[in-house]
Amino acid sequence: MTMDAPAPRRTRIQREKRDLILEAALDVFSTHGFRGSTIDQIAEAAGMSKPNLLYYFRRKEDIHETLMRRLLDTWLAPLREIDDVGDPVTEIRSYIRRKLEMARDYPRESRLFANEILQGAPRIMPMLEGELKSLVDEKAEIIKGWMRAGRITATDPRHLLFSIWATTQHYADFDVQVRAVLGPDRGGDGRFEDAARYLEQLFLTGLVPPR
Amino acid sequence: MTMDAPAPRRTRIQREKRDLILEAALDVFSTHGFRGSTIDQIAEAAGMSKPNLLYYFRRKEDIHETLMRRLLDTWLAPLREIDDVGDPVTEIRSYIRRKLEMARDYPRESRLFANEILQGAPRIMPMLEGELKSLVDEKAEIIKGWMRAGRITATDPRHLLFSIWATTQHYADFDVQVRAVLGPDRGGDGRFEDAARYLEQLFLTGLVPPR
DNA sequence: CTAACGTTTGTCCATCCGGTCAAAAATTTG
DNA sequence: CAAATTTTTGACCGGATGGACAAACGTTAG
Repeated sequence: MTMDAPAPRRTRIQREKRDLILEAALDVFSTHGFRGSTIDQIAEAAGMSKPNLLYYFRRKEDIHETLMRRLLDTWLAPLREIDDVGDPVTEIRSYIRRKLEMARDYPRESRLFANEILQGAPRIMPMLEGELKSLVDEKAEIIKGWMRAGRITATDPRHLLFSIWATTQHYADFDVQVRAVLGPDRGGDGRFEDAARYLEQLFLTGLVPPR
Repeated sequence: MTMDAPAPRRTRIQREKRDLILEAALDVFSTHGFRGSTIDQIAEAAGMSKPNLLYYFRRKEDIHETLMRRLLDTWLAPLREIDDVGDPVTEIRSYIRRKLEMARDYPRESRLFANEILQGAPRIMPMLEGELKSLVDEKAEIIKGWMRAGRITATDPRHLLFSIWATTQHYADFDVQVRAVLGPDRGGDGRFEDAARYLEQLFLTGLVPPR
């Protein structure tokens, strides 16, 4: 078991400022990518000077790394909740809904993650092959069980998960394209309600009406 | 109607070298994004010096713009082929196939596009709101027709297109994640065959077995 | 109050990067 | 062949960027 670094004791100001910086960095990194973002940009977004920021995080990469570590935890939470006990259809339906809500409520996190993966995941590859893979393996086994029991159609559970990730995160990652295609927003989050309705139909019954 | 610039006449060497540069730039831009890529990197990948490269493209942005313009054409080709005359289910099924083949055969193009959209589409917004939107509007109308005629289940045709884009491009854009989750490749493009089978099932019949 | 510690800032540096330029080398044209 | 034109290169420039540092300023505990 790899040891975590001992939790550093931090002053009140340190906790506050570090959070402030991470919040600002999430904004900047998620829209410009790691290399496209400058420390100055992040510092300005956080309302402080560059040397001041560097007092809290010694290197640009440290900010990114901290952000990534926090991200992966919250990002995988919905998947962790998938459970063997409930009704399979209900479980899948609510997983889709939770993922779609995350795309709606945390689009920056989604884009930050997408940016990292797109560029070959240079900084989080180990987490993908470790944490993510074993979680997926575990949940795929559950889904496989449902399929064997004939409670849902038999297919590849991993590709099923991919398609849920892809369709839901699409609304965060490709937001500008979605907006461009759909045209001016009707108020509220109508876009997301439409998406929720559509995706439920797609995943449950597909496009060919039963005859 | 906006006028296109008159087609510049180019020497043989110019055509060859420009192609060479664009090919190299596709590699570099698609893995590092625009800001993350340097002219030096592209020049080296193209096997020439930086000033030499700048003789063919005066600015870094010119390379990117040329790449983008070419990209969008090939990228939308499968959508253009969707046709009113055939069987709806066949049309949709082969659209998914074609898109998946593009993700397999042109992953760099997919990632280049994804990078651009992720960052807010600063350079191709007009094309999204113009060319893309009107093409989608046109095809959505066709699909809507199929739905009205009861030939496929009634849903939102635009979200249907989104979900096809998302699921297919996922295999190019999130390739490293897909690989990490699926584990070591069994030879050939088994991954893509599995994906094709899965997606066909998803889009046609969904996950709940008819009872 | 004051010493110790934590925070902030201005200044500075080395490197990288997009791009220029003039001159050399290669190629094409007459 | 030689002149004209195109291609290639080395050297250079200015600005941006990641980061170092010491000095100044605040805060807190004894």
